[in-house]
Amino acid sequence: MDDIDRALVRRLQQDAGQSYAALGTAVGLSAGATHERVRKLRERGVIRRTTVEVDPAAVGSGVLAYVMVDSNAWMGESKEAFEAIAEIQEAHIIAGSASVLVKVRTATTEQLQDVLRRLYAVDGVSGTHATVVLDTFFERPLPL
Amino acid sequence: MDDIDRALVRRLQQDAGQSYAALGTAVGLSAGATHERVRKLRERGVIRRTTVEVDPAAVGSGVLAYVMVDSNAWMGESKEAFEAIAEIQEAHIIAGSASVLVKVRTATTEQLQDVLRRLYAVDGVSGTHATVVLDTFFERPLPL
DNA sequence: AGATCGCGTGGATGACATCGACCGGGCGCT
DNA sequence: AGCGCCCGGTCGATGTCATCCACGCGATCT
Repeated sequence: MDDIDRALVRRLQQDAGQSYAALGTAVGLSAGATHERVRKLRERGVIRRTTVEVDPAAVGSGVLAYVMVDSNAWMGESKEAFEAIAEIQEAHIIAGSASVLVKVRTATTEQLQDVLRRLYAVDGVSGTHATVVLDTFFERPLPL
Repeated sequence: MDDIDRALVRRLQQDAGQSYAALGTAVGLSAGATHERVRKLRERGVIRRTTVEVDPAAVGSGVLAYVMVDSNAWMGESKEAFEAIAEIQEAHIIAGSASVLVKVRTATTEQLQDVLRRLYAVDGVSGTHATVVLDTFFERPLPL
């Protein structure tokens, strides 16, 4: 993981569709060597996958909210229960009073309410506190 | 934006590297037609860009925290101030008592503390409340 | 009915990923 | 120090793929 690897990852984050030749020129390597480096980055798990970034509003998920989930039991084994709710984009165990923090995207606030209802139905959940996002300044890739 | 478009986006989210031929076979189209559909999805902004998903821990951002930022002024014009802090991955205006919610990734908790210090230095910021993530259940693409 | 347009197919072509042969410099071993 | 090994690079060949074009079909509007 040297400077060249970091430069490659940074450029791939911006555009994963460019040719290995272009990528190689940018970092001062041949296409073959570039290909080999990127292959190893994938192999090591530094690059998890190549994907497309989608506009949430364009696919019917214009409402974004973060929900603090309070519980009266250990939630460490409840991964599947949260995964089963399709509208949940992220779920994290957190330090502090609530025990789980989830990121939810829905089309409408009515659907958000329905997600909260389903969250209450999860074993051990004793309460929720939803924070609705009014405007997103930015969402950007990891710094390197 | 019909069922085929949704299927294309879903498959591209999982693997943006596959060939248009494979993609086309999966949805029942020729490579040419598939290419044209994806081109239009990009043009319309449904697909914002193609990128790689990176393991945060592998690039020195093993600590994740969400920070509620309280303020005593209107924060709607402070986008640049938050953008200037590289460790901030997302920044949102929120409804509720705090006025901005940011997602922060750092290598260590010391660096997290430094980010909080820099947040205090932003005009109008009157307080912060950081929630440290202990374990991430999952982070996944948008549902379709 | 006829013209038009959006959306598809199939084939040609040039670019690109991918692989293999080869090379050189750093490093440990004797 | 000299030797050999291995990692990581260049270069060139080859098959696959993206990309473009000519054309066909059906729905819509006049």
